[in-house]
Amino acid sequence: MTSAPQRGGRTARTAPPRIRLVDVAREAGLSKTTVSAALNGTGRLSPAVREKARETARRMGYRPNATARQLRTGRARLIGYVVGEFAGNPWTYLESPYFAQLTSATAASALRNGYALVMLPAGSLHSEWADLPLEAVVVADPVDHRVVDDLLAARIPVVSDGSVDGRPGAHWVDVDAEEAAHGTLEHLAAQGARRTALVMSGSTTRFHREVLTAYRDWCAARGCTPRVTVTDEAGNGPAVRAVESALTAAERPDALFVVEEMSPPLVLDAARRHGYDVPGDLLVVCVSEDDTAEHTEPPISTLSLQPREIAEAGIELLVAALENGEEEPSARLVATRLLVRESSRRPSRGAAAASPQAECTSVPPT
Amino acid sequence: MTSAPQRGGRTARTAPPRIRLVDVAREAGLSKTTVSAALNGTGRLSPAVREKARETARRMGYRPNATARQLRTGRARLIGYVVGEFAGNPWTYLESPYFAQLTSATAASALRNGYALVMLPAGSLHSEWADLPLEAVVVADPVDHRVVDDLLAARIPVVSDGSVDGRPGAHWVDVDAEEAAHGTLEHLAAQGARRTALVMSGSTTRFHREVLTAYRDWCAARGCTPRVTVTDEAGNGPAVRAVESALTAAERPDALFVVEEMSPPLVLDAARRHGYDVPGDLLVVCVSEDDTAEHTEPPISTLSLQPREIAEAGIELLVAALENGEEEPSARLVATRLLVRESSRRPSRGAAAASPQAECTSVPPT
DNA sequence: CTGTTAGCGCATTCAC
DNA sequence: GTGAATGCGCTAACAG
Repeated sequence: MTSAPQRGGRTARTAPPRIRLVDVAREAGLSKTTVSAALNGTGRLSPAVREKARETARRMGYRPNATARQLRTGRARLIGYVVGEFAGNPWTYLESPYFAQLTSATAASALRNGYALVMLPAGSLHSEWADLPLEAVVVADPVDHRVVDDLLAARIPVVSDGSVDGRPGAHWVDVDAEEAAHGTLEHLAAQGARRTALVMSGSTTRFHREVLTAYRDWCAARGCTPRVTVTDEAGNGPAVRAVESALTAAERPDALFVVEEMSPPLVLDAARRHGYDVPGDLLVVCVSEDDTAEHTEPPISTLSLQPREIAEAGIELLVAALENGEEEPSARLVATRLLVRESSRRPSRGAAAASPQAECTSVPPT
Repeated sequence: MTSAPQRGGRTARTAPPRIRLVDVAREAGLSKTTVSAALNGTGRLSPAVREKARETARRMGYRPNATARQLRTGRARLIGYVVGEFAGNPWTYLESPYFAQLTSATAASALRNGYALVMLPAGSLHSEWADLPLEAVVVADPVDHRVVDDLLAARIPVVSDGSVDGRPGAHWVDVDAEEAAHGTLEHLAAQGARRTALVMSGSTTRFHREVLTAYRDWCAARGCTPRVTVTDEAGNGPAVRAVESALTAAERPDALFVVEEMSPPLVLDAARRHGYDVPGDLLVVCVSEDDTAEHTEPPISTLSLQPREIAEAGIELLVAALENGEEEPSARLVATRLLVRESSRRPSRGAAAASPQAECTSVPPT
């Protein structure tokens, strides 16, 4: 005999044991097989029988046991989602619009493909949630790669960002950082900027590193001196101070490229406090997904990292790997999108400059 | 014979079949039972045998099958999380700091209790994700209650907000809206406000309704006329317009209580555009979890709805229901927290007014 | 067209 | 101290 966690569950007393397939079958005077086939729409059954089975199941309040079905079919249709933690606080990153959008889009894409997304804490190793039947895992922006390696060792398909390139079994999706930086700097230059300063997060993300390199190269190519301010910490507070520090440099910048998750209105406030007129004597572009940028006065140009595209591509890769048995790691580069608004448009020397509607321009792919 | 989804899964070709318990047992020259006991630390085994089993398992790269374990133990340790959608776009709410914090805190609390959180789309009925072995579901801010009813009909424990009160099996956690409104209005009055205007989301959340009622009552009790502006739509754009509309009323308000998810800096910007000095001739308090409020000039007072506390309480209730077999729905009221900053402090008529550190005051419980 | 049967992989009682 | 047998609930071969 088995100890069978007293059928149906939790409470020993009140809870009526959960209806099983066999109960329905007995009640309907049919066999398990028939009822199963009727409910799943498989097999060739007479309409009458099928209806009888369905009706009985409905009447008895039958709900199939998901776990048993999973065991039988060998598929759990569960995808894990790991997002970095900050200051020991799991999922703090969710509060940034970028990660919020990445997360919701990942969940939505997964669901569209028939998978559910499970939220997992970064920092912990795979072994800590090893009793979840995950078929694959999305690791957003891995700070250290032990999680990824741990997962790969367990032969669980992983999709992450470009930093996992080269690891067998690791798929990745990333944005084209160099193109993004180049496009933005060109845009600012075209609008008359001659002293574009870069305000950067101190984090070691691949994206940030690549933007920094691209900026330096760009400056070198044009023979201008790089002006870089790096924040010492994450958060709006340090970011504001970094912006202020950039704005009070000996040689005042005439454009600001903010590559840091910070609230766009705060950039504008800082500029005002230091006597800048935007876009009169300071052009501004922020890397941000925050829609407040549209509602400031003037509206702020942003460079979108396209989290929704990234999410979608990531899930696509994973699903392909899962369902077509792809073993080869695949990779995808997503183009960023520069949304040009008033903050980075040279004040019109003439009438209303460009088309009044055109508030948005894409960085063309290479 | 059975079709047993060709053991180990995905690829027919390359993928080596996954190692099972029985494989380890055979390899180690032991029985399944012994290996199982060794790995789970149960039973009384000789250290030598235990170590041998463990070593073999490690060497062979054995990973227990989570689904089989779930079926056997009858527990999946999975909690669903449903968050409202906006404009047909699932999880858009995640972008608000309130929901971002609620979500991350829910996931964290669940994990701390040994459960993983599964992201579910609102709008869809339970039947659409019925193949997930969910033990319970958190329904954040349900717009329509069909999801909740559907879940309850399936006898799945649910925790939600106060609007589900009275439904058998539905637990709830909510914030004390009336106390919050009262406390804030009193605070503003104490700082000299005589014409406090309310800017409100048009959504039909219980919280919003209750704040509105409390505001009206408060006005009635003090014999002043209510000034309410309701936004027609969600989002920062409509919210800014609502604030502007409140600010340009015939009789200009001397305080603003913004009960709407909007970016605090935008409120300040709007006030400035309309010639207000904050806090000189306009005191401002926003209901918000957004930390940008601390970094404006002046910093903005906020009323926090304490999403982290709410999340924690919700998971606690669910876990209690799951593990102690609680059938009776439980409920919990969480106190809000008023963080008083410069935007709602009457400019000091004397030296630096209160203690310079005291930027935060709690609304005392009733 | 329907019912009988055999596992999916694991944990667990019960004899040895 | 160890191993053989049993069943969690379901699906899919197979035989009737």
